[in-house]
Formats: sequence, C-alpha cells, structure tokens
Amino acid sequence: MPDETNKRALPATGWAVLGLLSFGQELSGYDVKKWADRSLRFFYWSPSFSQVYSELRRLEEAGYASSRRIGQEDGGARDKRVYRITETGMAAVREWAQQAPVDPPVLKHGPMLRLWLGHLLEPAQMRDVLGRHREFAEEMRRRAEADAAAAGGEEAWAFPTLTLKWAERYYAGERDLAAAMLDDIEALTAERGPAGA
Amino acid sequence: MPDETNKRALPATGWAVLGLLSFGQELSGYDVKKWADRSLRFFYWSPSFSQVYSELRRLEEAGYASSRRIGQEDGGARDKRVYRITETGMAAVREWAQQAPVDPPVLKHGPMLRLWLGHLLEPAQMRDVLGRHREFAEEMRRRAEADAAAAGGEEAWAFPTLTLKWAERYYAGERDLAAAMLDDIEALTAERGPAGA
DNA sequence: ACTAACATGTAAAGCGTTACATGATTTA
DNA sequence: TAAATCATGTAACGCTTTACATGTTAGT
Repeated sequence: MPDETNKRALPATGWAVLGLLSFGQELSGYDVKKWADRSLRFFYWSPSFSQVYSELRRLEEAGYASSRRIGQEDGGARDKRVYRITETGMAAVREWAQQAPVDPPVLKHGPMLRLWLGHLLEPAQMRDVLGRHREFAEEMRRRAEADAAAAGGEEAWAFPTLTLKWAERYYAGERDLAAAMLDDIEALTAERGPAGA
Repeated sequence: MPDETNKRALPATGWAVLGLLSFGQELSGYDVKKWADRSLRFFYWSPSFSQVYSELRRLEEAGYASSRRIGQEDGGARDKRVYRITETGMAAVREWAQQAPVDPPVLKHGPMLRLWLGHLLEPAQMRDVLGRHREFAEEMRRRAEADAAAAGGEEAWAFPTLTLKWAERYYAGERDLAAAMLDDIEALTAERGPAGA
C-alpha cells in the first residue's frame, strides 16, 4: 500500500484557511477572505482571493473539506460553491495545532528597513516615515479594540477574542516604539546638527 | 526613445541587498547573506543564499552594482565574485528610501495563529506554545542587545544601531506579550475548568 | 439604464525556498 | 587522508500576487 493518503502536509496558509472552517460554518471563498481580513489580519497576513480559492480546492482534494454548489433554487441569491470541514479535516487541523513545531514569527518591517538606511535620509524624512507608521499602528490597535469589544463574552469566540486582545497590546507597542525611536532620532540629530556640517 | 532604462522597480529584497551595499563595502554573495543574518534579520527576514545571488545579478543588470571576479592572483583565497554599488545604484536606493510609500509591516505570527485556534488545544499545549515563543523572543532581545553594544558609538553605524535598539525593545515587548497572554489563558481556563466538563 | 460595488473564479508571472552540485580549506 | 565546514552557485519547485474575465446586485 504505497498511497498513505492522509497526513497531508499543507502550507501555513492552508492551515489558516482550514482553521477558519474549523469553527464549523459553511463558507464560500469570498466569506473566507472577508473573515480572514477581519481576524487573521491582525497577526497573520491575509491571503489574496485567488490564493483562498486555490487553497479551498486543495483542502477538498485532500479530503479535509467538502463542497457543494448552491444556486437560486436553494434559496441563495446566485450560484456559488461553499465549503465545510470534514471529520478528517477536523482531526488534521487539530493535530497540526497540537503538534507542529513552534516557528519564529516572520516579520518584514518596511519602515525599519528604511530607517536602518538612515544615512540616506534627512531627519525630516525619518520623522515622516515613523509618523506614518505610528498612525498605522494606532489605527490597527483601535480596530482590534473595537472588534474585541464587539465579540463580547461569547463563549465560542473566547480564543479569537484573546488574540484580538493580544493584537491590541501588540499595536499599542508598535505605536510606542515608533514614538521612542522618534525621540532617539531627535537626540541623535541634536547632538550632530549643531556640531556637524 | 522607448527604453527609459533607469528607475527600475525592485522587490523589497532587492532594495534590502542594495541597502547593504550602500554602506560602501565590496561584498560577495556570501558576505551579503552573513551580514543580512546579523542585522536585517531583527526586523526583516533574511533571504536565502540563492535569493541573494539572484538579486545581485539583477542589481548588476540594472546598473545599480558592478562586479568583478577575484582569484588567487589578487590575494584572495579562491575565485569569487564581489559586488560594489555604483553611483546610479546609490542614487536609486537613496530615492527609494526617501520616496517609497510607507507600507504596513508584514507579520506572519505562527504562534498566534495556533492560539487563535485555542478551541482545538488543551490548556497545557497553549502554555507550551506561548512558553517557547517567549523563549525565542527573549533570545532575540538578548542578541539585539549584544549586537547594539558591540557596535559601540561608531558614527558610521549610528542608524543600524538605532534599529537594533528598536529591536531590543520590540522583542522585549513580544516576550512580555506572551507572558500577559499566559495570564489571560490562566484566567480563562480557571473560570471554565471548575465549572465545565 | 447606467454605474459602482459585490462576488466568483482563471491565467500568467514573479518571488522565494529547498535541494542539489561542486570545489576549497581546515581540522583531526 | 578523511571528515567537517566554508563558499559559490544552479535547477526545480511551490507559494502568492496581479491582472484579467465574467456575471450580479443595488443605488441613482
């Protein structure tokens, strides 16, 4: 029996999509993308529509999800394909969540990359980059806070809410780190400015 | 004249590599990768060797870097290709650093993705994931601290050192956020445990 | 009726990694 | 001289995005 069939390896995005389905609802690709934008986005990047669609196809092919077409006759507004997690999929995502190694987070911090090249920038430009980043962080913090509040104390969303709380603190941290770096730059240029060229 | 030649768009990794060269030294692919691992890594992921080599080729083709082969006769230990930034490249990376839009950082936080799926985990497993992540964060913080100290007050490394200081605070934050979430989970399971199944 | 926004997908292209191949230098 | 490590690169593959194609619904 050469075909082991199960224990299929998936890219992280695949597990994320399967995780979305693991909350039990039947979702279309569009639903998945929207939900990812509203929750995953705070700590995981949100995949594009096309990526979502192809991951769903892969999940079905692996036996982790099943799909059906629904159309006007089923009460829906139009034809579309909706997906539901299978027992196999539920077991697989549970095992992944429990057993996968704890990998370091991946960070690609564009603003820091630019400040790392501070020798190419004017102080005013550095302040501009940091200021915009601080605004972004505060905006994300605000959204995480609002979403956490909207979730209320619903038992079913306890853990998603916990990660929203984490995100609220994380983006507050980002905001404050930007402010601290603004101060550092201020100090650095003050000590140079009067003396240097 | 249909061929505008310059103002070539690059992927972020390309700018990162060109940024490394912008400090003025002549570097081989191996040097670039090692340096990226030691500095960029704290706030930007470090590209693989093969990615570094292909980016260097692209930079040369764009006229942003020049290369020469050096061998035994030049005092080197063996044949290799070393790259140096050109005037054009210097102008391009400066313009990028000054003009590019301030994009949000990209975060793929595996540990949070797993905790978001807390309904699939036992409390002990959540604590394990968070504990490992906290250790990773503390280790990164320690390295950033050490590297910042090693840089000393060298004028030339002022901005890279500033970003190391930022990283030190960032990873201290990650560490503390993990600890805070451990407490939250403790509270959540305590209120459930005695009552629930 | 027209437009904008919603919704579902496919196709093509590019980014980035892993695996592989090769040879030099150092250490035992 | 054998093994481990350093160093440089290529090839194949897979993930992910952008651009495109298509049709629907809601507002004006």
